[in-house]
Amino acid sequence: MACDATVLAEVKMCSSNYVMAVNDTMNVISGKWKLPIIGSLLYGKKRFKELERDIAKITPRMLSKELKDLEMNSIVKRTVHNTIPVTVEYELTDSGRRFKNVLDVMVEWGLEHRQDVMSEITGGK
Amino acid sequence: MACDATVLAEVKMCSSNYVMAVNDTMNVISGKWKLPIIGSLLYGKKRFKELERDIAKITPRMLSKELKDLEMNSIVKRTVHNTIPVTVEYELTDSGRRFKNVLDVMVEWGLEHRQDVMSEITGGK
DNA sequence: TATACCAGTATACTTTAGTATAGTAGTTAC
DNA sequence: GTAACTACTATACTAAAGTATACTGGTATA
Repeated sequence: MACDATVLAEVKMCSSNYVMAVNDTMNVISGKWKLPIIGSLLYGKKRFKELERDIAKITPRMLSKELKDLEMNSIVKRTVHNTIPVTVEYELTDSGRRFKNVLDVMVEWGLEHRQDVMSEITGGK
Repeated sequence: MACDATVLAEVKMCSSNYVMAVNDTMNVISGKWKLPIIGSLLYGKKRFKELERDIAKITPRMLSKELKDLEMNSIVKRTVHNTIPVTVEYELTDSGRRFKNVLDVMVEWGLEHRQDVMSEITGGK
């Protein structure tokens, strides 16, 4: 089979490709604020100021920068409306919405892991 | 229902808890080298030098630091063997092995996302 | 005319993450 | 005795990420 993965099942057998694909995903969501932003946008379209209010302690500089990153990576779509004054709406792309699958298993693993660590400490067999 | 999540399904309904659990997961795997280390250990126990050889360009300083982090977070178990000279083995804990579920969906999403972006560029409908 | 909202940008700074390079203590092989 | 292996640690540095603070240009409201 070697390492010429073309099918998902095969990729998963191949260490280097596996790590590469995961790193791809990691790069897209790297940084302190990308997940909060995606999390917020999962609940629907938002405007810049709405996101700023939604996400505690984020500065407009970081919000602007992270939104640009997410837009470049086709996770978020930016739409400017010809209203007065202009309003700008951010929403998830298909890929962005599909990322919820990743978040779901992250939540699951996170919770299970916490339980694991807790039961180790309390000695609960 | 408010925000007093006790069941997974309920947590997923609650934005702030959702984000918190995901951040937990992110913190555990943050950094440039944790995923390569976990990826390598998914293929079985490894000694320090084996990991160092396995993971291209990692320095012993970073490997040591990241292994300590992973150990503290109960992702990796460190065992010292009374051989001469001493050998030290690193292996994944149950939690660590269960993390493969997360990696799997990351690989899946990463590949799908790449296809998405590609088909956008080439204009394939 | 002053204040406030929107969607950001600019500049300077601090903090964190990662790298480079060398060295430790113990053991074995030549 | 010197070179090499194991499992690291120490020191000093660079680079990347994030923060703080202020400001822009346009519009609307009191």
